[in-house]
Amino acid sequence: MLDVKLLRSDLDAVVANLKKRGFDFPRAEYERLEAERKQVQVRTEQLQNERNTRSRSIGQAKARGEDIAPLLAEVGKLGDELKAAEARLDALQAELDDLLMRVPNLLHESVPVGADENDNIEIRRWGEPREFAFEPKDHVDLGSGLMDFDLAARLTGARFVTLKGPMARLHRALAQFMLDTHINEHGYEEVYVPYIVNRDSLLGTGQLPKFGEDLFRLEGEHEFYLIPTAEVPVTNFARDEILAAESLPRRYVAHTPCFRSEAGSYGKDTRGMIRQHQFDKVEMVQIVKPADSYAALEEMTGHAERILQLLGLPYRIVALCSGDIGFGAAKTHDLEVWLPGQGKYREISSVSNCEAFQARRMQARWRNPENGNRPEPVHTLNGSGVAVGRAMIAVIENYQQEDGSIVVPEVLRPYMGGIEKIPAAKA
RNA sequence: GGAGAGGUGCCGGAGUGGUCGAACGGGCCUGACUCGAAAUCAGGUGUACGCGCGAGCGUACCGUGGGUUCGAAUCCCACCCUCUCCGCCA
Repeated sequence: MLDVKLLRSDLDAVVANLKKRGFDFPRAEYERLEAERKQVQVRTEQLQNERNTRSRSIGQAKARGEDIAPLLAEVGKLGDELKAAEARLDALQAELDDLLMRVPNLLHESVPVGADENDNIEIRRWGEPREFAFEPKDHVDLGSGLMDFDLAARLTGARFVTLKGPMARLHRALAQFMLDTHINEHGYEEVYVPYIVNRDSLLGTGQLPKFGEDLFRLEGEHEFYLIPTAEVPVTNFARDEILAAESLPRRYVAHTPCFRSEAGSYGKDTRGMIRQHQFDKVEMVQIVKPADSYAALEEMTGHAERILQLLGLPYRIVALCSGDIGFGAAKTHDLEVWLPGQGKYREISSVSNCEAFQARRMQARWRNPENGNRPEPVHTLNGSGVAVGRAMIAVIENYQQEDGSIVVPEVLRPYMGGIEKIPAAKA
C-alpha cells in the first residue's frame, strides 16, 4: 500500500511513477472518493462528538439525581443521522481501501523504464557457459527415467513431476546445501513455517486482493491458501508487530514447497520442470530499517549469487525494468542461470526490495530512536536463494556428459553420500 | 471430537453499563542525588485516523463482526484464537 500522505501531498508524482509500470492510477475515482470521505468523516465525527458530550451529561445529571427525561428526548434525534453517516463512511472507506490495495508499489528511481522483460538491464555476468564437444541435451532428456512427468500426470495432472533415486536425492541435496550456506555463511536464521496461510497474510505481502487466480485456495470453512512462496508466511512474521530497533535487521531463510496455479501461462514452458504447479524454493527474507534496505538488496543478491558460484553455474544479473517488475517491489534483481539445453539464461532467483509497501499493508513497524521512538514502517525484502527445481535443472544441463551421465558438483557431494556422478538414465 | 477456562496498552494484571484510553506493578524515557553506576525519589510514556500553518482539538480502537442502549472494555448473539483435562493421532 502506498503512503496515503504522499497520495494527498503529491498525487502527480505518484501517478507519473506508476505510469512507468504501465499502471493507470484511477485518479478521478480516487479523488471523488477521497473528497466525499473527507466531508463524511468530518460530519460523522462531529455527530459522534455531540452524542458523546450529551451522553456524558446524562450520566452526570443522573449521578446528581436530576430528571434526565428531557435530555434523553433531545439526544434521541441524533441517532438516525449518525447511523447513516457512519454507514456511509464505512462504505467509502472500504471502497478507498480496495482501490488502494490494488495499486502497485512506487518504483525506485534507479529502475530502468521499459515495457517487458526485453527491456531489463544486464548488470553483470559470472562464469563462462561451457563449450560442449557434443550437442547438449535438455534436462528432460537427461532425466528421463528418474524424472517422470507422465507418472506425475497420472497421480495429479499436468505441470507436476516425480523424481526418483539419485535425482530425488540431488534435489534434496541442493536444498540442504543452500540452507546450510545461508545459515553458516550469510547469517540467516532458519525457520520452518506453515505451507497454508490465511487471507490476511496474502493481503499483507500483496498477492491479494488482486492476484487470487494465481493461488490454490483450499476447500472448507476457512479461507486458506497454499503458499505461492515462503515470502508470504515469513514476511508476515512482522505483521502487527512493533519491533525494537536493536532487533533489526532480521534475516530469515526457509525451505518450502511453493504452489502456483500458473493461471495465464498456458503454453508457456510446458516442457520439463521450468514451470510447475509445485516447486521447492529456499527463500531469504529480511526485515530492516528503511535506511538500510538498498544495502540489504545488494547483500541478498550477493547471497543468491554465492549459491550459483559455489555450484559453478554461469549466470547473469538483470535489473528488472519498470514494465516487468512485480506488484510489491520497488526494485528487483533477477538472477538468470545459463541453461545449455535452451541455450539461454533463465530466471532462477528474484530479489526484491519492497521498501515499506508490504510493511504498511501489514502494520509491520519499528521504533525509530531518531524520531522519538515513534513507530514507523520497516522495509521488507525477499529473494530466492535459490529456486531448487530450477537449480537442479541447471546442474543437470551444465554438468552433463556426452554419455548422458551427470557429474555432481563438488559442494553437493557431501549431501549425496559422496556420489560423484549420476549415471545416464535409461529411457 | 467432548468438557472447562480465558483473550485488556511494550509486558504482567485490575476493571461487570456513565468523566475508562483504561487502576496498580514492571519496563522504557527525562530530571534529581552520584566521580560514574546501582539503589532511591519526582515527572513522563499507546496506536491509527481526521481537522488545523501551529499550539491544539476531535474521532475510533480493551480478540473479530453484529446487536441492545442516550451511553458498552463492561450486557446479548455469532465467529476466531489461546490454555487445561479427556479422547484420537504422526
